[in-house]
Amino acid sequence: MTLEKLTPSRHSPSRRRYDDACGTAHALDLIGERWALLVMRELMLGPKRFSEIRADLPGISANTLTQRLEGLEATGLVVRRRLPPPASAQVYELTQWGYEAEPIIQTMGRWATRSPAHDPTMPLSATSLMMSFRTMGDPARMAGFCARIGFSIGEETFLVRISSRGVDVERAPIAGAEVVFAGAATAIAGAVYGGVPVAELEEEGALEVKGDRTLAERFTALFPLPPKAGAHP
Amino acid sequence: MTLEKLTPSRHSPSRRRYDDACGTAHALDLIGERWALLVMRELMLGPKRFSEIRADLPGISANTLTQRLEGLEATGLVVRRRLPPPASAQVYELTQWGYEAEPIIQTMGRWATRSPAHDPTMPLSATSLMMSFRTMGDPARMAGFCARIGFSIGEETFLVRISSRGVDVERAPIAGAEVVFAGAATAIAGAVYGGVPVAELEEEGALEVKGDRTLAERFTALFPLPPKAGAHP
DNA sequence: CGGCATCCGGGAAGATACTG
DNA sequence: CAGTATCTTCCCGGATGCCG
Repeated sequence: MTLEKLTPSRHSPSRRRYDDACGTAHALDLIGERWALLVMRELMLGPKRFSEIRADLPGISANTLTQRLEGLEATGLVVRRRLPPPASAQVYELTQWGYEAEPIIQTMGRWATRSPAHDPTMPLSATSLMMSFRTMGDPARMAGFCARIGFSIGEETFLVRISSRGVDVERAPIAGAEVVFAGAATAIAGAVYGGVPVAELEEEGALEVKGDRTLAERFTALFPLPPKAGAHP
Repeated sequence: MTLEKLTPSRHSPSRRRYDDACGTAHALDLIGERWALLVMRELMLGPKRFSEIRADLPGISANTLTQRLEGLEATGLVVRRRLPPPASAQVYELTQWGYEAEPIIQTMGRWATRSPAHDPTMPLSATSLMMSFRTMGDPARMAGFCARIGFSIGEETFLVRISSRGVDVERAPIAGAEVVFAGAATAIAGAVYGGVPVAELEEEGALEVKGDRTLAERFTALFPLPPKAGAHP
């Protein structure tokens, strides 16, 4: 058997690409692999470390995360950076072009909330919750609403500013916020998307609201979910 | 060995889902499998038969296409319909909710054209070319432009109407078009996106333009590609 | 011919354990 | 903490064959 199978070791003549000039197909070549888009989602609010990403992506294996980060770095969507000496840790950060993928994440997220199978009680990362505020805010309900809302989730804090210009979200200290939600992302999602009364969550100890309680109630009503899709041809 | 491996037949305790309440993750559960979104793209301009889809998706296997169509049907994005007796063929059609996925396809397509690796000379289906007109039309350049452009690609014809309300595309007879492009989708893409002069394509026999030639030239200039992304952090 | 069932090979994803 | 090594599972793609 001198004739070994040469083809299999052919290092991927076309590493499973769609050979298609269509932009959508090319996008799938770039970010269509499993987990890729969710890794990018986790970086949308700023750089993160390997283990932070991993912790916020329940179910991804270290192995797969390594591969995705390598791939995204190779295509120019992510850069690996080393923090200055005091905390010389390595972080991953989106490039300019990487950040420009946010509309993809938003469009997909908005569309999927119409799914009858969507279950908003599942685990949720702090980043996805914050991103959802950018995506799901209803302009009509936000008209005339102007507030600074703080969120304290685990070790992180986020500041959400709502104004006539829309929703602005950043990972930042919550100083100056008129009201602060403190608790797990899932609990906050329950109040905003699940229709669970804030008071009830507080009784359960799942959520703590500090500051203007009325403002908190009004905030939770700004993000209506669209009607579920039926099987209409 | 009475102990057979029971786990493999375990009908997917969690058939590789992201257990994540985030809408984006759920969207990936619905349409994140390989080929799924491209199958939907091919149906965006109306119902198609199995073999039409297959022919327009170079590289998909019959097996995989069957699986994707079954999956999309199960989730309520596609319905299978039988045409009335004269041509009693089976076709696949998007549901209302399926059609609502078009912004996802557009957003991804627009984003990916910034990729340095994007190669617009690859094969392209007629549907993706038509969809790209909806996506890539530049409002500034279309201002005051009003025309009906016909396309004859293989067996199919498409009618594109450009007006102050934007770009409208449908699979329809080309009667009433002021100008008609006849040729392969790749050739037309060369004229519109590749900057190849129409006259040159005609000399090669790759394209035929019938009607208002000046209008044809103006049309090809309506769809500018965005600048390529650099690796800017 | 259109669509589906089945088998097979390769490779991606997942789980676990281990190392600098 | 930040990954690597290894093994298993299972998805994808190709080929073939059945059946309407």
